[in-house]
Amino acid sequence: MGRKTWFDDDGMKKGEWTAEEDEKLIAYINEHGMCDWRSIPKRAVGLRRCGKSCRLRWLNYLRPGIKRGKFTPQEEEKIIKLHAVLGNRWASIAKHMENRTDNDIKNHWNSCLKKKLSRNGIDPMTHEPINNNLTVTTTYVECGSSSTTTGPTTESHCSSAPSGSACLLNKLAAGSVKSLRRPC
DNA sequence: AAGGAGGCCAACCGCAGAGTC
DNA sequence: AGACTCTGCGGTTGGCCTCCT
Repeated sequence: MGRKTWFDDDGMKKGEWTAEEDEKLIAYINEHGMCDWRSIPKRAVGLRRCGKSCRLRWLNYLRPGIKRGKFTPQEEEKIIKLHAVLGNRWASIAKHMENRTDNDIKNHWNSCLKKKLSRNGIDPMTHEPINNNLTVTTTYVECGSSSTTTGPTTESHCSSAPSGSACLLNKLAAGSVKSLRRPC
């Protein structure tokens, strides 16, 4: 898979990453840490990639502990619940998902979950029934398992979130928890 | 078996926010 | 205070894969 390889005006390589480039990036980050992405093309010998591209590759693919592959029904349900609270804030949602990247979650939402909710008569953006009833009956059917939550539309979806996350979700929804830029 | 359609996923682009000068 | 730089995020695209006809 991946895109064709090409070079931009600054001579930076674009497109699919090779195993060799991956190794160079991993070696560089192991040695210097994740500081100053912009300087990577200058300091990492033989890696002609812009800092942005390096960061994306590291965070979405090379970072240790990343979970790849199919989403479990539990994960899908959690994403739906988090999305109901946080909206399209994929980075925030990813922080509550174990070892899943925002890109992964976003891709799965756009390609799969959104359609499933629509098929079940749920507006994927508002998480309310498309027929606009006062009572929400949401049935998540995925990979042989299902769960149903029923309640008035005015009630926060946090109430049905797994124990422990509801409080944080409420804080996030209220904006009291802010993502902070990590110092180098 | 072949071709088309849709699914899936890696990667790019543009913008917004935070930090620095 | 304002301009500039850098990073992070969300939206979108491109291309391979898989399934269906």
